[in-house]
Amino acid sequence: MLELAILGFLFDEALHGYELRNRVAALTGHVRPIADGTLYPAIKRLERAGLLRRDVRPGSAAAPRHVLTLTPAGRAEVRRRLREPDEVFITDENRWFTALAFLRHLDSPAEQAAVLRRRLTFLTQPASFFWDGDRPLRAADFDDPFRQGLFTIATATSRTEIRWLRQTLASLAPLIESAPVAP
Amino acid sequence: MLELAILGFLFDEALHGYELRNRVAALTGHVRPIADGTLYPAIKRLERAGLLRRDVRPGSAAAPRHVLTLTPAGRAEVRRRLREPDEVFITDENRWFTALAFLRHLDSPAEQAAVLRRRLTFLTQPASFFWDGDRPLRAADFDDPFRQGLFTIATATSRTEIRWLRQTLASLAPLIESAPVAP
DNA sequence: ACTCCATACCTAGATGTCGAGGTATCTTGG
DNA sequence: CCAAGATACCTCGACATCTAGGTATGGAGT
Repeated sequence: MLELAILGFLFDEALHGYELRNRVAALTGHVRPIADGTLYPAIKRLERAGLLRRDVRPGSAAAPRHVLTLTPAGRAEVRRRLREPDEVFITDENRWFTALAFLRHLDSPAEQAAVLRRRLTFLTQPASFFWDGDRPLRAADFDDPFRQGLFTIATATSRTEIRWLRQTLASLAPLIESAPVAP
Repeated sequence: MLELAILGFLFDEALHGYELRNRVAALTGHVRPIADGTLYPAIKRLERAGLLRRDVRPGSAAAPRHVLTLTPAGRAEVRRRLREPDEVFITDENRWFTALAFLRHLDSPAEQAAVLRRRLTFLTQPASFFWDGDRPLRAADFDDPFRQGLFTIATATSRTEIRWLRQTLASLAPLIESAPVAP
């Protein structure tokens, strides 16, 4: 998730680590803050993997900055990760949101639509939490008010997102030439 | 998060590991599946910490079952973790949902309300993602449709939850005797 | 000169999780 | 009688993350 955020931000423009740190914090920091000790090793991993290049420049305000630029391999990797996200990026809201934040980096509307459809399929598919066997649950089926809330919130958010996904897929449809990507 | 789920389920009744595995899967499995290699070591950790006791019984269907029972220390620990959740349990939706699923185990409405208030404070406090300095953002402020969606969904879910939190806090209020827990 | 602070990057140890295996028990069907 | 499959628990190595530190630079205030 962090790696995708790093790559996603760098796809737009070269940034130094500290600026990257602030961008990541602005995107997901209020939900789950990222420690320095997580970010900088992640940058090194991506550098070792050849996905980004580092140029040391004198710091404008203080210590020298390491400006990070995506390599061609890095740009390809961003697109690959967005095009074929692991299942947990579809199901886990935190990861899904990160993917969504950078989905515009996929240049084909067909590919973007394919990813949205995966999320839509996941959300519309019966999940154990919302079903008792074949029977759909209702908030009143829970005796405890907190589980009722859990259920109410989860249902409402799910509905909102499904609506948005359907709308967005409809607006993407005319942009897709010829045959769609996947059945 | 996993530990809280384990302790939370065992608070109601003794369960063997395999059944626990299914309960956890039903609660959060569709979002983020838990591997066996994560669950069983977690059980061992909690056992070593003296929070639960293990009784081996002949399996009703197959291999012998290890029935897990919370110790008094374990019951106290559940309440402690629910009463004083780490900040990430308030901010991260996945963790918050697990906390909420077991919040009824706090026996005092005042304590329950205090936790709900922490979540409400977090949700109503200006987060970098929703604000540009002092100015609240709108979906139209984002040029890219996917970020617009991100924003729309996040705003809608946040509003739904805030409404529920306010309602539930109001319904808890008359149950709270004398002075509230914390300022 | 001096200290303080924000900037900017880093390391080391501990820990939780995952993936990919493995083992043992009991039931069911051929 | 034997194989297959579900049940039930486990280990091990790899890896990402967190905590808790550390180091160095430059500017602002005293």
